[in-house]
Amino acid sequence: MNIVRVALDLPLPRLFDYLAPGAGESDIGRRVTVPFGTGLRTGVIVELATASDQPDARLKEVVAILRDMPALPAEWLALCEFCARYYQTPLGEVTSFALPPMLRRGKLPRMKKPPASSSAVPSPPAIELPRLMAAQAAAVAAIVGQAGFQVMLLHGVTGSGKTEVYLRAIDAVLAHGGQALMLVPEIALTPQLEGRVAARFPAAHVVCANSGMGDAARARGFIEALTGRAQIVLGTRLSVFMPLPRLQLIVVDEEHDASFKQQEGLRYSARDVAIWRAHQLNIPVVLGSATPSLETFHHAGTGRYQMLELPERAVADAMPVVRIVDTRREKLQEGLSAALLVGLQLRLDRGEQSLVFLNRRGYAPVLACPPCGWISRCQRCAANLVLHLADGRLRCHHCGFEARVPRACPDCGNVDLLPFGRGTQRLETMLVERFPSARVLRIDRDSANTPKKWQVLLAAIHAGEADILVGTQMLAKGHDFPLLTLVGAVGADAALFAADFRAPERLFAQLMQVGGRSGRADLPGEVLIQTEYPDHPLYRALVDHDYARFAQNQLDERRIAGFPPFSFQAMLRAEARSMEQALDFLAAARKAAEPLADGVTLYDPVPMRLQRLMTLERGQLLVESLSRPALQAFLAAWMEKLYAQKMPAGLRWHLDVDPLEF
DNA sequence: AGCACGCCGACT
DNA sequence: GTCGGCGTGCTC
Repeated sequence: MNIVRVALDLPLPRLFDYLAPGAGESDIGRRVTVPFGTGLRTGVIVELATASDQPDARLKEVVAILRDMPALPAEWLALCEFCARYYQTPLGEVTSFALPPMLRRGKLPRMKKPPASSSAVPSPPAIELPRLMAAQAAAVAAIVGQAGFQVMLLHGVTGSGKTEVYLRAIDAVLAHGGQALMLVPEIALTPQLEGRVAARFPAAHVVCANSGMGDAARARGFIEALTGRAQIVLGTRLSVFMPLPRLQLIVVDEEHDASFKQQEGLRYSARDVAIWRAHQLNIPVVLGSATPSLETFHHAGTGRYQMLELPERAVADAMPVVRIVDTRREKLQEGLSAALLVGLQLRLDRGEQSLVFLNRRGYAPVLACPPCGWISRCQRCAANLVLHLADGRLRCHHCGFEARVPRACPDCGNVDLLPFGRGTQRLETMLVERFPSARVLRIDRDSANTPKKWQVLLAAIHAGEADILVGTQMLAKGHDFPLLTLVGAVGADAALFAADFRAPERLFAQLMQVGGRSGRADLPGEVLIQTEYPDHPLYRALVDHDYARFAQNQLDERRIAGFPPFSFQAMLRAEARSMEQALDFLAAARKAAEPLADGVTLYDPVPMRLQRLMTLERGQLLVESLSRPALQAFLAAWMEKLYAQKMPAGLRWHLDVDPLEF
């Protein structure tokens, strides 16, 4: 009997068998339309079989095997199978996620005619290549000369020329007729890089992949990758699933960036999947960053990863001078120190740009009525409503709830409501009053909420049409601002003692990144960090531009605390109408786990930090092990048990392997 | 996840 | 007397 085993997009951890009289080996990896329940569905054939464990009478026949595009290669299926296993997600959900929506639905995009030149060997670039510094040349040589699997950490500050190293390595891959995959974080920056790659390889076929693209374009890119026509794939995390039959090199730029980890659905880390894929194909993978994740840095330290250092800025720019402003003794003016105000005035006088960095949007984080104690709270979440004075509204930054700013206290009628704390809008207002002649520009998710608005703001900054920028982390990533010579960081301390053990790592990366925006050869940059903890090792390391010292410091702390990378974690989360229900489920799950937990520690179920989101109460249960295989074996057995249980109505749960957020 | 079947309240 | 609420149960 000819039977195909099909992965269908269902939250069920098993395959479905169908009769397929005409099916052969060449149909493994093909999409197939099958009858399911009352309707039809499209899935992927992952195996052939001659017998099923289902009674024959239950087997239905496939409707159609879709042979209109090449079958997905075995490597691609193996990649999906790995993700299904590792992240404890049904295979059908993984294959479905890994396919562009159009192909998932069983359709095909209209393909464009390939340009005549595409089959030609990439011609030598017409543009003159920048000269490499010695360290860059050494890095390129190491990557190009690498035969077989190796993770390489390309460690270099902003401006040290990491991108040029990637491009040279990709060039070598193209010269050998291979394909290269380059992953970049999820930022508005992608088009810029696309431009640079396209300009560098005018004869090469470059395909982009990010979730913002149209259905047809995404499906086309996928097929071009699959057929081998695409030579370079450039995209965000989801492009790690592109089928690439001649893949020879993977680059993960800004590998520390949290956007490589998906926070819903298939909770995968594109960086980790990229490493697995490189191992599978026995090819090198390059992780680039100025502030590598501590996991990566640790492995580079032990020699498991190869460290490639770019110690200097390739362009002749000096590193910005970082200074700590001790605010303990000082009465701040609307949150700004005298030193920062003087610095701003100086840049104004010189016609240079400044940036005040505050990672909190809105006017004030909360509106309060001091006499009666009322504060603006979200009805649906365990969070405050943020005051947005610009449009007179209170907003929940978690669920999007909005309300008008009340004229008086809803509880006691008092009309003197007070905003507490400070956001970018408030800083902007203050700076406009304080520096009436300055052109102040605020850049955050409110002022740059569309790509168009963001482009307009960027253009204004580049044209020198702004003197003082006020912005959140949006401004920290990517772009160079040639006129910028001063960066002031405000309110950074909050992250210093946060509950999340990764908060310092993120803060360091963020401050390093935002500092990197300032300064050029002829206009040296300065970074002022306002803090009440001027002697904190994190800030001292920033002053010395000493990432390695900071990282070592953090790694020592984590080793003592038994945190990653010295342990491996998974988080079971549950949400329900009541916290009791959520915690009860987690407690039951823990009880079910105990007989399976060999070499694994299960902690107590606790409410999540944001306890309630969108009226759902949320709890979590942390699982930890010193051994990844032990954790994996445990999770597999545990999930089998949980999937078999029927859930109380209204309760939803998921597992997050290698969670980034706590 | 869908989508059925299956038993209890307010409407032509 | 019917339309429809969403509770549980299955999908090869």
